[in-house]
Amino acid sequence: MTAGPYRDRSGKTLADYPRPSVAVDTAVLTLDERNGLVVLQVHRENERGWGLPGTFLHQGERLADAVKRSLKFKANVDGLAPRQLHVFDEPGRDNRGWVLSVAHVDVVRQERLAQRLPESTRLMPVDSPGRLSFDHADIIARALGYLRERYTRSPDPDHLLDDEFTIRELRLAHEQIAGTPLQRDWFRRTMEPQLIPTGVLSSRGRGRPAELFRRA
Amino acid sequence: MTAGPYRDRSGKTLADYPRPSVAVDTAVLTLDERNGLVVLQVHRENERGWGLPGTFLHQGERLADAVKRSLKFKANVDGLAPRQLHVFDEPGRDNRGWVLSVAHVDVVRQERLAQRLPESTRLMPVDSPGRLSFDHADIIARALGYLRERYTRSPDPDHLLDDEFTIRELRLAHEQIAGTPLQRDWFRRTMEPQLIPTGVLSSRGRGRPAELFRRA
DNA sequence: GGAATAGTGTCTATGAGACACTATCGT
DNA sequence: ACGATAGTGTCTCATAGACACTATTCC
Repeated sequence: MTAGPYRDRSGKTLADYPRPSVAVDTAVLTLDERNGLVVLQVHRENERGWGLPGTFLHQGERLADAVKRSLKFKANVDGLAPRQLHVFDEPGRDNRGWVLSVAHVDVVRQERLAQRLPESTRLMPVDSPGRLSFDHADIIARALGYLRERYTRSPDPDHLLDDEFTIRELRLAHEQIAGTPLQRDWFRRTMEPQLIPTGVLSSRGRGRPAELFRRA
Repeated sequence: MTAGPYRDRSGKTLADYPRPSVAVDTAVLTLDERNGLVVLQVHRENERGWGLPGTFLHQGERLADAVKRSLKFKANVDGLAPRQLHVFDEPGRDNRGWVLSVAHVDVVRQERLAQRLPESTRLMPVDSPGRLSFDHADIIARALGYLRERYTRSPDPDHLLDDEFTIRELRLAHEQIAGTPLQRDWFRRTMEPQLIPTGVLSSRGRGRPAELFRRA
């Protein structure tokens, strides 16, 4: 198949070049009843305290697969759609050696995190994620930007809510993500064309019952 | 300083993990009188035809520095501000082995590319960049998206024009980047608040002389 | 004068914010 | 009746597109 190893113009093969370790780190975001938008953290055993879940890339593995593997292993989460955010490459960022980290983001319903280990994982509000390395705070900020952009126009694209919901429930979820209150009437007018009415009324709250909708 | 190599919970050191080669590839965009928005390509010696300039990461090197080094070496360009676009990680994307590539984008005045080697480099229109690997076409598309976003609101942020220019010259440059004609009156009204009038008139064209402006 | 371009006035359509009103529940 | 929420009408303001008009140059 191949006529010996590839050599470049200086006669070096691929193996002659130094190679960094490559890791993935992921900000898994979800909505919490009490704390709003929260980020999954894991206790890193031989290291300092809490951090975002991550792993080293295995031989020939896709980055997205490494993300899925690390989350499956650490929080028993599947059905993920990790998305790249940024490569962190400061030479001194990891005291174990030369490690590049490809930061990712993913968004899941909190139920999907139910199987996680309660002692070695925690969910922290994105506003006050605790003491983390500079990298990880930056990853959370980028993840938040991504999520806010994603939720500006489309009704709950990541299915944080059930299949059916009232417009109020939808707006409260979007407000948690935006971090600011959203206008009630404008929000309805923007989202309603992207929703399918079910004709069924919900009386989960106090006032007039609201119609349940599905995503279009 | 360090108490032996780091070991994780399975007793492995960093060196026990497989490491991919890491490369950077860069879409350098510039404006050409005749061909509009063009992308710098280099002839890759032992490989197939033309591609975007790139290099392998050196030991402990920052990604941005590798980009600068590759462009300095291949096109004698400096004063760059490379920006990460995406990591390409398909296992079979490079027939030399397991190579991750971190795609970057940069935008420079064509004068900055004047010193490049005429036989081993070329400038191709972004619309018809020639035969490139799938990766590189994707990089160009992402670079274009980045540049268009950058040029929607701000007058020539990458200084593709001189310090002083007429609003017509500015608009023609923005049209090359947008790929569509921009409305003359609306463009002026959007950009003029971000410009400083010089009071000097230019009679470079045919019609009524236009005022020269600077960026605010 | 005519072509070409600069610079400006104004009308319209759209999206987003603001406010207010009616409607329908639980208590 | 009252508080609370749902759903809707309408006014305003900013932005963007469209069109048209005057102004000033070169030929």
